[in-house]
Amino acid sequence: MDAIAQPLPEETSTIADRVFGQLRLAIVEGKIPAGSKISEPETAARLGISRGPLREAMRRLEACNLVERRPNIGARVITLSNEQLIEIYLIREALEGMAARLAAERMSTAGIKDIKALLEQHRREIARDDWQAYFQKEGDMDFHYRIVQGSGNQRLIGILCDDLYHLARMYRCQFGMVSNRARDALKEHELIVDAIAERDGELAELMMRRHIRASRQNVERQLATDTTT
Amino acid sequence: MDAIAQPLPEETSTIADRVFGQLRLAIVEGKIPAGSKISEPETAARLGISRGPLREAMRRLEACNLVERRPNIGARVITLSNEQLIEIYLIREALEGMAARLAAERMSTAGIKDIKALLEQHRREIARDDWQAYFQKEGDMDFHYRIVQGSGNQRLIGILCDDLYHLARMYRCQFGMVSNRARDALKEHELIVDAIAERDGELAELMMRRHIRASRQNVERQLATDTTT
DNA sequence: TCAAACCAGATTGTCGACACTTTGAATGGA
DNA sequence: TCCATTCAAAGTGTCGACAATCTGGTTTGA
Repeated sequence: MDAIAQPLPEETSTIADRVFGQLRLAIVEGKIPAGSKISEPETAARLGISRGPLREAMRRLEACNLVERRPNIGARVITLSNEQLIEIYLIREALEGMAARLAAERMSTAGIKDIKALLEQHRREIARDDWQAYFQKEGDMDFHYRIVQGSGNQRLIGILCDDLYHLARMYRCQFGMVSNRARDALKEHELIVDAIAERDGELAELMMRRHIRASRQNVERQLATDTTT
Repeated sequence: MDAIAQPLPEETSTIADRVFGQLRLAIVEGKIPAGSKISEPETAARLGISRGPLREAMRRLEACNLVERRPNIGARVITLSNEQLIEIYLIREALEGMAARLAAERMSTAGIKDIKALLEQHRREIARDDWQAYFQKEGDMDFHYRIVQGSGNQRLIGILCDDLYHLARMYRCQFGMVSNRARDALKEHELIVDAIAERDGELAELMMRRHIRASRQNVERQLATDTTT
Protein backbone atom coordinates (compact mmCIF):
# COMPACT_ATOMS: atom_id res chain seq x y z
CA MET A 1 0.00 0.00 0.00
CA ASP A 2 2.47 2.57 1.18
CA ALA A 3 4.84 2.94 -1.71
CA ILE A 4 7.11 5.28 0.20
CA ALA A 5 8.09 2.69 2.76
CA GLN A 6 9.39 0.42 0.04
CA PRO A 7 12.99 1.68 -0.12
CA LEU A 8 13.59 0.03 3.26
CA PRO A 9 14.30 -3.68 2.87
CA GLU A 10 14.03 -3.61 6.67
CA GLU A 11 16.32 -6.63 6.92
CA THR A 12 19.53 -5.04 5.74
CA SER A 13 22.48 -6.80 7.16
CA THR A 14 24.24 -3.86 8.78
CA ILE A 15 23.07 -2.13 11.92
CA ALA A 16 23.91 1.33 10.62
CA ASP A 17 21.61 0.90 7.61
CA ARG A 18 18.77 -0.43 9.73
CA VAL A 19 19.14 2.33 12.31
CA PHE A 20 19.23 4.92 9.55
CA GLY A 21 15.84 3.72 8.35
CA GLN A 22 14.43 3.56 11.87
CA LEU A 23 15.59 7.04 12.78
CA ARG A 24 14.39 8.51 9.50
CA LEU A 25 10.95 7.06 10.07
CA ALA A 26 10.88 8.22 13.69
CA ILE A 27 11.87 11.73 12.68
CA VAL A 28 9.43 11.91 9.79
CA GLU A 29 6.53 10.69 11.90
CA GLY A 30 7.42 13.07 14.70
CA LYS A 31 8.23 10.39 17.26
CA ILE A 32 11.46 12.25 17.72
CA PRO A 33 10.22 15.83 18.09
CA ALA A 34 11.38 18.42 15.60
CA GLY A 35 14.18 20.55 16.93
CA SER A 36 15.05 18.11 19.69
CA LYS A 37 18.60 17.09 20.35
CA ILE A 38 19.62 13.52 19.60
CA SER A 39 21.97 12.34 22.33
CA GLU A 40 24.35 9.68 21.12
CA PRO A 41 24.77 7.73 24.38
CA GLU A 42 21.07 7.78 25.15
CA THR A 43 19.94 6.85 21.64
CA ALA A 44 22.53 4.12 21.33
CA ALA A 45 21.46 2.65 24.65
CA ARG A 46 17.80 2.86 23.75
CA LEU A 47 18.40 1.01 20.49
CA GLY A 48 20.73 -1.44 22.16
CA ILE A 49 23.66 -0.71 19.88
CA SER A 50 27.05 0.92 20.06
CA ARG A 51 27.79 4.50 19.13
CA GLY A 52 29.75 3.57 16.01
CA PRO A 53 26.89 2.46 13.77
CA LEU A 54 24.70 5.17 15.25
CA ARG A 55 27.15 7.84 14.20
CA GLU A 56 27.25 6.42 10.68
CA ALA A 57 23.47 6.57 10.53
CA MET A 58 23.55 10.15 11.80
CA ARG A 59 25.96 11.12 9.05
CA ARG A 60 23.50 9.85 6.47
CA LEU A 61 20.63 11.67 8.15
CA GLU A 62 22.78 14.77 8.02
CA ALA A 63 23.30 14.31 4.28
CA CYS A 64 19.52 13.93 3.85
CA ASN A 65 19.05 17.24 5.67
CA LEU A 66 16.91 15.63 8.35
CA VAL A 67 19.29 16.55 11.17
CA GLU A 68 21.64 19.46 11.63
CA ARG A 69 24.93 18.74 13.25
CA ARG A 70 27.47 21.04 14.79
CA PRO A 71 30.92 19.79 15.72
CA ASN A 72 31.48 19.05 19.39
CA ILE A 73 27.94 20.06 20.20
CA GLY A 74 25.63 17.46 18.76
CA ALA A 75 22.85 16.79 16.29
CA ARG A 76 19.34 18.21 16.35
CA VAL A 77 16.32 17.26 14.32
CA ILE A 78 15.61 20.00 11.83
CA THR A 79 12.86 22.45 12.67
CA LEU A 80 10.18 22.91 10.09
CA SER A 81 9.46 26.41 8.92
CA ASN A 82 6.76 27.52 6.55
CA GLU A 83 9.39 28.96 4.27
CA GLN A 84 11.08 25.59 3.89
CA LEU A 85 7.78 23.96 3.07
CA ILE A 86 7.30 26.44 0.26
CA GLU A 87 10.85 25.78 -0.91
CA ILE A 88 10.06 22.10 -1.22
CA TYR A 89 6.92 22.80 -3.21
CA LEU A 90 8.88 24.94 -5.66
CA ILE A 91 11.47 22.20 -6.16
CA ARG A 92 8.79 19.60 -6.59
CA GLU A 93 7.10 21.78 -9.18
CA ALA A 94 10.27 21.84 -11.26
CA LEU A 95 11.34 18.25 -10.70
CA GLU A 96 8.00 16.51 -10.98
CA GLY A 97 7.16 18.59 -14.01
CA MET A 98 10.23 17.13 -15.67
CA ALA A 99 9.29 13.69 -14.35
CA ALA A 100 5.87 13.93 -15.96
CA ARG A 101 7.45 14.98 -19.25
CA LEU A 102 9.83 12.03 -19.18
CA ALA A 103 7.08 9.65 -18.09
CA ALA A 104 5.03 10.70 -21.10
CA GLU A 105 7.95 9.83 -23.34
CA ARG A 106 9.11 6.63 -21.72
CA MET A 107 6.52 5.03 -19.50
CA SER A 108 5.18 1.65 -20.50
CA THR A 109 1.54 1.37 -21.51
CA ALA A 110 1.10 -1.20 -18.74
CA GLY A 111 2.35 1.31 -16.18
CA ILE A 112 -0.06 3.91 -17.48
CA LYS A 113 -2.92 1.46 -17.14
CA ASP A 114 -1.88 0.82 -13.52
CA ILE A 115 -2.01 4.50 -12.70
CA LYS A 116 -5.40 4.85 -14.32
CA ALA A 117 -6.62 2.00 -12.13
CA LEU A 118 -5.19 3.75 -9.09
CA LEU A 119 -7.04 6.94 -9.96
CA GLU A 120 -10.24 5.01 -10.49
CA GLN A 121 -9.85 3.64 -6.97
CA HIS A 122 -9.28 7.14 -5.62
CA ARG A 123 -12.40 8.34 -7.41
CA ARG A 124 -14.46 5.64 -5.70
CA GLU A 125 -12.99 6.47 -2.30
CA ILE A 126 -13.75 10.14 -2.67
CA ALA A 127 -17.25 9.44 -3.88
CA ARG A 128 -17.89 7.39 -0.73
CA ASP A 129 -16.82 9.89 1.87
CA ASP A 130 -14.95 13.06 1.26
CA TRP A 131 -13.73 13.54 4.82
CA GLN A 132 -11.10 10.84 4.40
CA ALA A 133 -8.88 13.61 3.23
CA TYR A 134 -5.78 12.39 4.97
CA PHE A 135 -6.06 8.97 3.47
CA GLN A 136 -6.46 10.60 0.11
CA LYS A 137 -3.36 12.61 0.82
CA GLU A 138 -1.32 9.44 1.16
CA GLY A 139 -2.94 8.31 -2.04
CA ASP A 140 -1.80 11.59 -3.53
CA MET A 141 1.78 10.69 -2.68
CA ASP A 142 1.25 7.26 -4.20
CA PHE A 143 0.23 8.91 -7.44
CA HIS A 144 3.20 11.23 -7.53
CA TYR A 145 5.50 8.39 -6.57
CA ARG A 146 4.42 6.37 -9.58
CA ILE A 147 4.80 9.23 -12.01
CA VAL A 148 8.33 9.82 -10.79
CA GLN A 149 9.13 6.12 -11.07
CA GLY A 150 7.77 6.24 -14.60
CA SER A 151 10.30 8.88 -15.59
CA GLY A 152 13.02 6.23 -15.55
CA ASN A 153 15.54 8.85 -14.47
CA GLN A 154 17.30 7.15 -11.58
CA ARG A 155 18.82 10.27 -10.11
CA LEU A 156 15.54 12.14 -10.33
CA ILE A 157 13.86 9.23 -8.59
CA GLY A 158 16.50 9.30 -5.90
CA ILE A 159 16.20 13.00 -5.14
CA LEU A 160 12.42 12.89 -4.91
CA CYS A 161 11.75 9.52 -3.33
CA ASP A 162 14.76 9.26 -1.03
CA ASP A 163 14.83 12.82 0.25
CA LEU A 164 12.05 15.23 -0.67
CA TYR A 165 9.10 12.89 -0.18
CA HIS A 166 10.25 12.06 3.33
CA LEU A 167 10.47 15.74 4.11
CA ALA A 168 7.04 16.37 2.64
CA ARG A 169 5.65 13.53 4.73
CA MET A 170 7.33 15.01 7.78
CA TYR A 171 5.46 18.26 7.26
CA ARG A 172 2.19 16.44 6.77
CA CYS A 173 2.66 14.33 9.90
CA GLN A 174 3.72 17.17 12.16
CA PHE A 175 1.34 19.89 11.04
CA GLY A 176 -1.50 17.44 10.56
CA MET A 177 -2.12 18.98 7.20
CA VAL A 178 -5.45 17.99 5.75
CA SER A 179 -6.21 18.48 2.11
CA ASN A 180 -9.42 20.31 1.43
CA ARG A 181 -9.10 19.94 -2.30
CA ALA A 182 -9.12 16.19 -2.81
CA ARG A 183 -11.67 16.50 -5.62
CA ASP A 184 -9.73 19.15 -7.49
CA ALA A 185 -6.51 17.22 -7.03
CA LEU A 186 -8.05 14.05 -8.46
CA LYS A 187 -9.28 15.97 -11.48
CA GLU A 188 -5.79 17.34 -12.03
CA HIS A 189 -4.28 13.91 -11.62
CA GLU A 190 -6.53 12.61 -14.33
CA LEU A 191 -5.55 15.40 -16.70
CA ILE A 192 -1.88 14.58 -16.10
CA VAL A 193 -2.37 10.89 -16.80
CA ASP A 194 -4.37 11.71 -19.91
CA ALA A 195 -1.49 13.78 -21.22
CA ILE A 196 0.95 10.96 -20.44
CA ALA A 197 -1.30 8.45 -22.16
CA GLU A 198 -1.33 10.72 -25.21
CA ARG A 199 2.48 10.79 -25.03
CA ASP A 200 2.28 14.56 -24.85
CA GLY A 201 5.29 15.36 -22.67
CA GLU A 202 4.94 19.11 -22.91
CA LEU A 203 1.33 19.05 -21.76
CA ALA A 204 2.07 16.54 -19.01
CA GLU A 205 4.78 18.80 -17.62
CA LEU A 206 2.52 21.83 -17.84
CA MET A 207 -0.30 20.04 -16.03
CA MET A 208 1.93 18.63 -13.33
CA ARG A 209 3.46 22.01 -12.64
CA ARG A 210 0.07 23.65 -12.50
CA HIS A 211 -1.14 20.94 -10.12
CA ILE A 212 1.74 21.33 -7.70
CA ARG A 213 1.57 25.09 -7.93
CA ALA A 214 -2.10 24.93 -6.98
CA SER A 215 -1.24 22.76 -3.99
CA ARG A 216 1.39 25.24 -2.93
CA GLN A 217 -0.90 28.22 -3.25
CA ASN A 218 -3.53 26.36 -1.25
CA VAL A 219 -1.01 25.73 1.51
CA GLU A 220 0.12 29.34 1.38
CA ARG A 221 -3.46 30.46 1.85
CA GLN A 222 -3.90 28.16 4.84
CA LEU A 223 -0.66 29.31 6.40
CA ALA A 224 -1.61 32.95 5.93
CA THR A 225 -4.95 32.54 7.70
CA ASP A 226 -4.03 29.92 10.31
CA THR A 227 -1.29 31.42 12.40
CA THR A 228 0.47 34.58 11.45
CA THR A 229 4.03 33.39 11.95
CA MET B 1 37.89 32.17 -8.19
CA ASP B 2 36.53 28.67 -7.93
CA ALA B 3 33.15 29.16 -6.39
CA ILE B 4 32.51 25.45 -6.12
CA ALA B 5 35.30 24.88 -3.66
CA GLN B 6 33.75 27.36 -1.27
CA PRO B 7 31.48 25.00 0.65
CA LEU B 8 34.60 23.50 2.24
CA PRO B 9 35.80 25.65 5.17
CA GLU B 10 38.80 23.33 4.95
CA GLU B 11 39.48 23.82 8.63
CA THR B 12 36.48 22.04 10.02
CA SER B 13 37.14 20.74 13.45
CA THR B 14 36.26 17.10 12.94
CA ILE B 15 38.34 14.63 10.97
CA ALA B 16 35.31 13.01 9.39
CA ASP B 17 34.17 16.31 7.86
CA ARG B 18 37.63 17.11 6.56
CA VAL B 19 38.12 13.64 5.11
CA PHE B 20 34.71 13.83 3.48
CA GLY B 21 35.80 16.95 1.64
CA GLN B 22 39.16 15.47 0.71
CA LEU B 23 37.68 12.26 -0.63
CA ARG B 24 34.97 14.07 -2.53
CA LEU B 25 37.55 16.25 -4.22
CA ALA B 26 39.79 13.27 -4.98
CA ILE B 27 36.89 11.35 -6.49
CA VAL B 28 35.62 14.31 -8.50
CA GLU B 29 39.04 15.06 -9.92
CA GLY B 30 39.68 11.44 -10.74
CA LYS B 31 42.59 10.98 -8.36
CA ILE B 32 40.68 8.02 -7.06
CA PRO B 33 39.74 6.28 -10.32
CA ALA B 34 36.09 5.75 -11.13
CA GLY B 35 34.89 2.26 -10.34
CA SER B 36 37.84 1.54 -8.05
CA LYS B 37 37.36 -0.01 -4.68
CA ILE B 38 38.10 2.07 -1.61
CA SER B 39 39.76 -0.11 0.99
CA GLU B 40 39.12 1.10 4.51
CA PRO B 41 42.38 -0.03 6.14
CA GLU B 42 44.51 1.22 3.28
CA THR B 43 42.75 4.58 2.94
CA ALA B 44 42.74 5.15 6.69
CA ALA B 45 46.45 4.41 6.86
CA ARG B 46 47.18 6.66 3.88
CA LEU B 47 45.33 9.55 5.51
CA GLY B 48 46.84 8.79 8.89
CA ILE B 49 43.50 8.39 10.63
CA SER B 50 41.43 5.67 12.18
CA ARG B 51 38.66 3.78 10.46
CA GLY B 52 35.91 5.38 12.51
CA PRO B 53 35.91 8.86 11.00
CA LEU B 54 36.67 7.36 7.60
CA ARG B 55 33.53 5.26 7.73
CA GLU B 56 31.49 8.31 8.68
CA ALA B 57 32.87 10.16 5.69
CA MET B 58 32.08 7.19 3.46
CA ARG B 59 28.49 7.20 4.66
CA ARG B 60 28.16 10.80 3.54
CA LEU B 61 29.76 10.04 0.20
CA GLU B 62 27.26 7.24 -0.14
CA ALA B 63 24.41 9.67 0.51
CA CYS B 64 25.86 12.00 -2.16
CA ASN B 65 25.83 9.10 -4.62
CA LEU B 66 29.56 9.37 -5.18
CA VAL B 67 30.29 5.86 -3.92
CA GLU B 68 28.24 2.68 -3.97
CA ARG B 69 28.46 0.46 -0.96
CA ARG B 70 27.44 -3.15 -0.48
CA PRO B 71 27.34 -4.67 3.00
CA ASN B 72 30.27 -6.85 3.91
CA ILE B 73 31.88 -6.23 0.55
CA GLY B 74 32.98 -2.62 0.46
CA ALA B 75 32.61 0.70 -1.27
CA ARG B 76 33.41 1.53 -4.89
CA VAL B 77 33.60 4.87 -6.61
CA ILE B 78 30.64 5.20 -8.96
CA THR B 79 31.24 4.56 -12.62
CA LEU B 80 30.17 7.25 -15.01
CA SER B 81 27.88 6.31 -17.84
CA ASN B 82 26.67 8.51 -20.65
CA GLU B 83 23.10 7.85 -19.60
CA GLN B 84 23.75 9.24 -16.14
CA LEU B 85 25.31 12.34 -17.61
CA ILE B 86 22.15 12.94 -19.61
CA GLU B 87 20.08 12.34 -16.48
CA ILE B 88 21.96 15.09 -14.72
CA TYR B 89 21.43 17.51 -17.58
CA LEU B 90 17.69 16.87 -17.48
CA ILE B 91 17.55 17.53 -13.75
CA ARG B 92 19.63 20.66 -14.12
CA GLU B 93 17.29 21.88 -16.83
CA ALA B 94 14.34 21.62 -14.47
CA LEU B 95 16.06 22.85 -11.33
CA GLU B 96 18.11 25.68 -12.78
CA GLY B 97 15.13 26.82 -14.79
CA MET B 98 13.29 27.26 -11.51
CA ALA B 99 16.37 28.88 -10.00
CA ALA B 100 16.46 31.45 -12.78
CA ARG B 101 12.79 32.20 -12.28
CA LEU B 102 13.27 32.73 -8.55
CA ALA B 103 16.43 34.75 -9.09
CA ALA B 104 14.47 37.07 -11.37
CA GLU B 105 11.97 37.61 -8.59
CA ARG B 106 14.27 37.87 -5.62
CA MET B 107 17.84 38.63 -6.56
CA SER B 108 19.30 41.91 -5.38
CA THR B 109 20.19 44.50 -7.97
CA ALA B 110 23.74 44.44 -6.65
CA GLY B 111 23.95 40.71 -7.30
CA ILE B 112 22.70 41.22 -10.82
CA LYS B 113 25.37 43.83 -11.41
CA ASP B 114 28.02 41.36 -10.20
CA ILE B 115 26.88 38.72 -12.65
CA LYS B 116 26.90 41.24 -15.47
CA ALA B 117 30.48 42.09 -14.55
CA LEU B 118 31.35 38.39 -14.56
CA LEU B 119 29.89 37.99 -18.04
CA GLU B 120 31.80 41.03 -19.23
CA GLN B 121 34.99 39.38 -18.03
CA HIS B 122 34.06 36.17 -19.85
CA ARG B 123 33.41 38.17 -22.99
CA ARG B 124 36.92 39.63 -22.86
CA GLU B 125 38.51 36.24 -22.21
CA ILE B 126 36.75 34.69 -25.15
CA ALA B 127 37.62 37.61 -27.38
CA ARG B 128 41.31 37.09 -26.56
CA ASP B 129 41.62 33.41 -27.30
CA ASP B 130 38.81 31.07 -27.93
CA TRP B 131 40.73 27.88 -27.30
CA GLN B 132 40.63 28.42 -23.58
CA ALA B 133 37.43 26.48 -23.66
CA TYR B 134 38.07 24.53 -20.49
CA PHE B 135 38.72 27.64 -18.50
CA GLN B 136 35.55 29.05 -19.87
CA LYS B 137 33.81 25.90 -18.80
CA GLU B 138 34.76 26.54 -15.19
CA GLY B 139 33.56 30.07 -15.73
CA ASP B 140 30.35 28.56 -17.01
CA MET B 141 29.92 26.78 -13.68
CA ASP B 142 30.66 30.03 -11.89
CA PHE B 143 27.81 31.66 -13.76
CA HIS B 144 25.35 28.90 -13.00
CA TYR B 145 26.51 28.82 -9.40
CA ARG B 146 25.64 32.48 -8.96
CA ILE B 147 22.22 32.19 -10.51
CA VAL B 148 21.39 29.33 -8.19
CA GLN B 149 22.63 31.29 -5.20
CA GLY B 150 20.47 34.17 -6.36
CA SER B 151 17.36 32.00 -6.14
CA GLY B 152 17.55 32.21 -2.36
CA ASN B 153 16.01 28.74 -2.10
CA GLN B 154 18.31 27.01 0.38
CA ARG B 155 17.27 23.50 -0.48
CA LEU B 156 17.56 24.14 -4.18
CA ILE B 157 21.02 25.55 -3.57
CA GLY B 158 21.93 22.48 -1.58
CA ILE B 159 20.82 19.97 -4.20
CA LEU B 160 22.64 21.72 -7.01
CA CYS B 161 25.79 23.01 -5.32
CA ASP B 162 26.40 20.21 -2.85
CA ASP B 163 25.61 17.26 -5.09
CA LEU B 164 24.89 17.81 -8.75
CA TYR B 165 27.65 20.30 -9.50
CA HIS B 166 30.26 17.97 -8.05
CA LEU B 167 28.97 15.18 -10.24
CA ALA B 168 28.99 17.44 -13.28
CA ARG B 169 32.55 18.44 -12.51
CA MET B 170 33.46 14.79 -12.12
CA TYR B 171 32.27 14.11 -15.64
CA ARG B 172 34.17 17.10 -16.99
CA CYS B 173 37.38 16.10 -15.26
CA GLN B 174 37.27 12.44 -16.22
CA PHE B 175 36.09 12.72 -19.80
CA GLY B 176 38.11 15.88 -20.41
CA MET B 177 35.06 17.44 -21.94
CA VAL B 178 35.81 20.59 -23.85
CA SER B 179 33.14 23.02 -24.76
CA ASN B 180 33.06 23.96 -28.41
CA ARG B 181 30.26 26.42 -27.94
CA ALA B 182 31.72 28.97 -25.55
CA ARG B 183 30.51 31.84 -27.73
CA ASP B 184 26.96 30.56 -27.97
CA ALA B 185 26.92 29.83 -24.26
CA LEU B 186 28.02 33.34 -23.43
CA LYS B 187 25.29 34.77 -25.60
CA GLU B 188 22.74 32.61 -23.85
CA HIS B 189 24.08 33.63 -20.46
CA GLU B 190 23.59 37.25 -21.37
CA LEU B 191 20.01 36.66 -22.43
CA ILE B 192 19.32 34.98 -19.11
CA VAL B 193 20.79 37.82 -17.10
CA ASP B 194 18.87 40.32 -19.17
CA ALA B 195 15.63 38.55 -18.33
CA ILE B 196 16.58 38.50 -14.65
CA ALA B 197 17.43 42.19 -14.75
CA GLU B 198 14.01 42.84 -16.27
CA ARG B 199 12.52 40.81 -13.41
CA ASP B 200 10.89 38.59 -15.99
CA GLY B 201 10.89 35.24 -14.19
CA GLU B 202 9.03 33.36 -16.87
CA LEU B 203 11.44 34.43 -19.58
CA ALA B 204 14.46 33.75 -17.38
CA GLU B 205 13.28 30.21 -16.77
CA LEU B 206 12.59 29.67 -20.43
CA MET B 207 16.03 30.93 -21.43
CA MET B 208 17.85 28.92 -18.78
CA ARG B 209 16.08 25.74 -19.78
CA ARG B 210 16.81 26.35 -23.43
CA HIS B 211 20.46 26.99 -22.58
CA ILE B 212 20.91 23.79 -20.61
CA ARG B 213 18.97 21.82 -23.19
CA ALA B 214 21.31 23.10 -25.88
CA SER B 215 24.30 22.01 -23.80
CA ARG B 216 22.79 18.60 -23.36
CA GLN B 217 22.06 18.18 -27.04
CA ASN B 218 25.60 19.26 -27.83
CA VAL B 219 26.95 16.60 -25.48
CA GLU B 220 24.62 14.02 -26.95
CA ARG B 221 25.96 14.80 -30.41
CA GLN B 222 29.55 14.45 -29.23
CA LEU B 223 28.80 11.18 -27.47
CA ALA B 224 27.06 9.82 -30.55
CA THR B 225 30.03 10.54 -32.85
CA ASP B 226 32.90 9.95 -30.40
CA THR B 227 32.62 6.38 -29.28
CA THR B 228 29.60 4.31 -30.00
CA THR B 229 29.01 2.97 -26.51
C1' DT C 1 25.05 42.75 43.55
C1' DC C 2 27.24 41.63 39.52
C1' DA C 3 30.61 39.72 36.55
C1' DA C 4 34.38 36.85 35.45
C1' DA C 5 36.97 32.74 36.32
C1' DC C 6 36.67 27.97 37.45
C1' DC C 7 35.46 23.37 38.02
C1' DA C 8 32.80 18.96 37.73
C1' DG C 9 29.85 16.35 34.88
C1' DA C 10 28.41 14.91 30.60
C1' DT C 11 28.91 14.56 25.60
C1' DT C 12 31.34 14.31 21.37
C1' DG C 13 35.47 12.80 18.66
C1' DT C 14 38.82 9.32 18.02
C1' DC C 15 41.18 5.12 18.45
C1' DG C 16 42.56 0.17 18.78
C1' DA C 17 40.80 -4.52 19.17
C1' DC C 18 37.71 -8.42 18.34
C1' DA C 19 33.96 -11.18 15.67
C1' DC C 20 31.96 -12.35 11.44
C1' DT C 21 31.89 -12.47 6.41
C1' DT C 22 33.93 -12.68 1.98
C1' DT C 23 37.60 -14.01 -1.17
C1' DG C 24 40.97 -16.51 -3.46
C1' DA C 25 44.03 -20.10 -3.67
C1' DA C 26 45.46 -24.58 -2.41
C1' DT C 27 44.01 -29.33 -1.82
C1' DG C 28 41.77 -33.49 -2.73
C1' DG C 29 38.75 -36.52 -5.37
C1' DA C 30 36.34 -38.05 -9.62
C1' DT D 1 42.01 -32.27 -16.43
C1' DC D 2 38.30 -30.38 -14.09
C1' DC D 3 35.28 -29.46 -10.33
C1' DA D 4 33.98 -29.26 -5.50
C1' DT D 5 35.69 -28.57 -0.83
C1' DT D 6 38.54 -26.53 2.59
C1' DC D 7 41.10 -23.18 4.71
C1' DA D 8 43.73 -19.13 5.66
C1' DA D 9 44.22 -14.29 4.85
C1' DA D 10 42.17 -9.97 4.30
C1' DG D 11 38.36 -6.84 4.96
C1' DT D 12 34.12 -5.18 6.90
C1' DG D 13 31.01 -4.58 11.03
C1' DT D 14 30.82 -3.71 15.79
C1' DC D 15 32.22 -2.66 20.31
C1' DG D 16 34.29 -0.57 24.53
C1' DA D 17 37.60 2.82 26.21
C1' DC D 18 40.25 7.11 26.29
C1' DA D 19 41.09 12.07 25.05
C1' DA D 20 39.24 16.61 23.85
C1' DT D 21 35.51 19.72 24.15
C1' DC D 22 31.31 21.87 25.67
C1' DT D 23 27.72 22.96 29.40
C1' DG D 24 25.91 24.73 33.63
C1' DG D 25 26.42 25.92 38.08
C1' DT D 26 29.51 27.44 41.74
C1' DT D 27 32.89 30.20 43.65
C1' DT D 28 35.56 34.27 44.13
C1' DG D 29 36.75 38.90 43.57
C1' DA D 30 35.66 43.72 42.87
